[in-house]
Amino acid sequence: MGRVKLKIKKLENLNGRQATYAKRKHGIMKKAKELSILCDIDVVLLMFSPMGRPSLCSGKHSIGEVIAKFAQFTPQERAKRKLENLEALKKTFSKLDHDVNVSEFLDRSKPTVEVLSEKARFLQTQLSEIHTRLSYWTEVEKIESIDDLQQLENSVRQSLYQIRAHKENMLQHQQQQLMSSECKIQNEIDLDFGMEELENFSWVRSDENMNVPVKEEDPNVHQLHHTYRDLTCSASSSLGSYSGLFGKSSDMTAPNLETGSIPGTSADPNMQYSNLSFLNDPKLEQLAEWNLLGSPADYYVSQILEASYRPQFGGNWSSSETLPYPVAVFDDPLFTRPN
Amino acid sequence: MGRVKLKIKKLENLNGRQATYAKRKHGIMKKAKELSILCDIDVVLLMFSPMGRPSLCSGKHSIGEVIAKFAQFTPQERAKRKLENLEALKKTFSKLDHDVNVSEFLDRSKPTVEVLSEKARFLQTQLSEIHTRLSYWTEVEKIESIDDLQQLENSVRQSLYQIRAHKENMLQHQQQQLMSSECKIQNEIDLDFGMEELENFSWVRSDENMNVPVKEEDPNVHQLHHTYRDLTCSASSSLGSYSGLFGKSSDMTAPNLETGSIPGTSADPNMQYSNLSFLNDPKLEQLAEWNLLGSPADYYVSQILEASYRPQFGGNWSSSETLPYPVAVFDDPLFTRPN
DNA sequence: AAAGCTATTTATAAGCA
DNA sequence: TTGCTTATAAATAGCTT
Repeated sequence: MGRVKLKIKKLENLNGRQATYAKRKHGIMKKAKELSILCDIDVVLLMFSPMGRPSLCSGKHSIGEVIAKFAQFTPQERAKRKLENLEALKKTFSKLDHDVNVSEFLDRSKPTVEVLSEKARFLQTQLSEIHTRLSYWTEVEKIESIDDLQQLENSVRQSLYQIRAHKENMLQHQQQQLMSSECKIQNEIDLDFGMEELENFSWVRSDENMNVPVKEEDPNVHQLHHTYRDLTCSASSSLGSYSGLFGKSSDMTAPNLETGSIPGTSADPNMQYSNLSFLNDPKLEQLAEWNLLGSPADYYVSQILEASYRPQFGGNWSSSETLPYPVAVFDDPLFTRPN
Repeated sequence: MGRVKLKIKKLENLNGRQATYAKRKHGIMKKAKELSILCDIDVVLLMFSPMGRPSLCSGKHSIGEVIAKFAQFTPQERAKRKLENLEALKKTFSKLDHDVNVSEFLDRSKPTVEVLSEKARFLQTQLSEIHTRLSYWTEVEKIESIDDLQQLENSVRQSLYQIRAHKENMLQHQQQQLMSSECKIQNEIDLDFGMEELENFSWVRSDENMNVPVKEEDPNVHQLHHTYRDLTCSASSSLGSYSGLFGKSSDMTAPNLETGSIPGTSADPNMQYSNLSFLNDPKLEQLAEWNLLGSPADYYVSQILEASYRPQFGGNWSSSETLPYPVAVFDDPLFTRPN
């Protein structure tokens, strides 16, 4: 639906993806809600924007409940059978009484729980630490010790120098290359690559870790550039959302870094830390309340996934329609943009 | 879309619901897939037919991964608390004996290999990604794009400005407070200070949501401040590395949330920038190892979801279109009809 | 229930404000 | 940017088979 028929394949332009996402997200969420209401069923629609901002739409029951319900469908039969088989195996082995330490062998399949628990705990700790530390980059204003601020300042200044130095270095290097290239061109007439346009190229690192020169005008540049940025800075232009993630969350120990960007790398530096108004967002209080009221199912899912979602009564939707039940929507506009 | 405009409210006729469900399910699943592909994002769409038959559509990553990712947006703190309450919950459930299969529920409540594996894998992924991204901070020289360098520089410069601004601000504020306190001591006898003086106080929101002016010297300040911060920022992390990492700053009024140190804020100035070396922590290497040992996650769905989705290269969908990744679809025909 | 068939309503890709 | 508008593609309600 649209002026032209769209091919269903990845939109190579990030802006295009975002624009399309915005529109289609609206559409599909609406559909999900409608379906949920019309058919009186559970629906969960969870998606992440190209920038990593999550949106959730669930009707009738919370996502936790729904997921749990879905989980019930997946018979643990197999797990149970496995366990049963394990017991049988144990017996068999016991009877045969191999020289192998059977119990150990058998146990080895299970002890993983402990090991994994430990591992998971460790990983989680790591993540938490990193997140927490990084949060200082996005929320400088939270630092209340002047000493620490001073240190941070020094540190950042140092970094700045380093970056500058590296940049200068590279520029210089580039220049040299340029000159040598020109020399070559002069001397090797055959190679009319037009290297003199070198300065019009941006150097983009490919996945193969090779430097690939691309002309700025090349339509692929942006794609590559984005790819690169996704790999490294991870869409730094979304820092707003990044800092938003950190900030907003009252309940966010582990903000989604994955979609974040390098702290401090904001497209709009001025807005970087200014979107803290979320703290006064009434929605948060509501959320806090709800959180306290978590249902057993939520609870269960949370326990497993360390998850929690942010239920919310569906905005203009519910206001414009009479809903038989609240439609939970997680779609925080605060994540959208810094301004 | 249809002969008539349909009111979005529960269809009272079961057949109608089922018919509508069938049609709309198709539509929304298609949309979900399209969105996932077009925007190259994670999407999970889970729904239950009026008869209770589940359908799942997820793109790019498995539902487990996506849910886990979403879960990352939430504090583990709450999860922990919930875990503590789990025991009580168990009892409650046991007593009430809901129609829910309690034993299964309880079974699931204790971590299993599957769950933990999923979780661990996810966490590892998170850490790896973070590590990768952050490595560019610790290894500026690895950045080979001048553009990116420039942006980074700008960003860092901005951060520097902000840090300075914040510092100045704090210093100024501190000064003011100091002076005002002295003033106040002088005039302390009349308590009817004008409102204009209030700005000399720290406004701290109490639990009652009232603004309470408190002197900086007031021993209650810190407590109240903490309360405030807890209310708004919701201290989440319970990591104890804070004091250790910050070492010298003993009078930090930061609550748990601020646990951890500011990257780059090292006690040793020489280590400042490289202080980001927390990323080079040997522990991380361990993680890297684990990563290598991790089993392919793509077709694994944690026990959370009991893994009965069916990853498939979306039927005619994928045959007619070139998909960048498989679109997992769970749409079990076995559930179609009970009879 | 599962397929097709339109007449309609919706969703949305581009364009434009 | 951030939206509106509009022409067009899609989805689908009510039927029929």
